[in-house]
Amino acid sequence: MYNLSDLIEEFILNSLGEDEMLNLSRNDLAQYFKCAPSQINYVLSTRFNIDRGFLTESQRGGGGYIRITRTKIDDSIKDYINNKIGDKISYKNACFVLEDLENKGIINQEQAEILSIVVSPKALSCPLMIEDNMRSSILKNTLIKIVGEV
Amino acid sequence: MYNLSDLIEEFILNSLGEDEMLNLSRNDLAQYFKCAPSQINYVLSTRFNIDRGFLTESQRGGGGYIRITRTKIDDSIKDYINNKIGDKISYKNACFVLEDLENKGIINQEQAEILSIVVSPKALSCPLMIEDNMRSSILKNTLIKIVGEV
DNA sequence: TTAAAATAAAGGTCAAAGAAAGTCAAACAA
DNA sequence: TTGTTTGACTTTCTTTGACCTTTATTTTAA
Repeated sequence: MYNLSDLIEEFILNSLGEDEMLNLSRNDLAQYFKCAPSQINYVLSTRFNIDRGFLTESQRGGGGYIRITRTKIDDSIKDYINNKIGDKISYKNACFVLEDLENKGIINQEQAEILSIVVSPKALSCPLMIEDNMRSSILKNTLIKIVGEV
Repeated sequence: MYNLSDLIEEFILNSLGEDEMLNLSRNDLAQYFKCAPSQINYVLSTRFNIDRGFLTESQRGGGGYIRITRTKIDDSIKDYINNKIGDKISYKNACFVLEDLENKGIINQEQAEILSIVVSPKALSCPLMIEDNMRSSILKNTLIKIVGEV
């Protein structure tokens, strides 16, 4: 009927409730569900990933934890960003995209400004071979994260 | 959920307040937290180190003490930034540096936040070989431009 | 009286043990 | 074939304790 991962997902969603953020212990959860700790990671990576609107952070060692944070990112905006920025993007085009996003009110002026500095050839200063790829990766990841921030 | 080191860190930060310097006794602190004295050293070296903007000195023997000082920016901000960020920097240290710069009022919270996302391993997603170099380059160049020093 | 010696009072170091979480691939189930 | 479950192994961070070094204070002997 229901598989374990679905149950764990439901449990986590319930614990989260309307909250923005939830801290939990991987081992405790695993014990509660009598499963391997790595099962929790499986649930996190398949159900609480960025595509599903969640962000997870963690800390190892004594007092370690796993933190799940809700992000709200509009699918259409995400698609828009992904479409505008391919696997590679030149500095010029990157600036256009940033300007566009700013005009549309998706990011603010300060964000646009910093990001345009970040993706400038000088700041990147990496092998030309991969410069456009790096720019794309940095831009996409950062944009999606800051736009999703609540 | 909380570990001892975090509590001790918080306690020290509280004692420090807005001050620039704080003297404390390692043994007393250890007694207060019912922990091994060397735990205090652990907290100092992981939380009150140069990367995080602190300096610790000490004196042994009778009347010994540990002194924690917030580091100051003596000459130029640019030098400070360049010194803190070598040719390479790990993600963690990068975050510490950003936090320090924010604490010192050199950059604002939004700038610190965006930059910490920008230099995350995921956003950079480049060959491990050069990740720390790229991070350093992006950080230094961007920060220096933001700060606007020649 | 005073210089050396002994003792006490700090703090330092380092490695081992402990406490989490992460990874990855193999087995399994639908 | 795709998605789940499990477990062995790894990595990271924290805690503890045994032993070391430095400095200040006290005691002792010339």
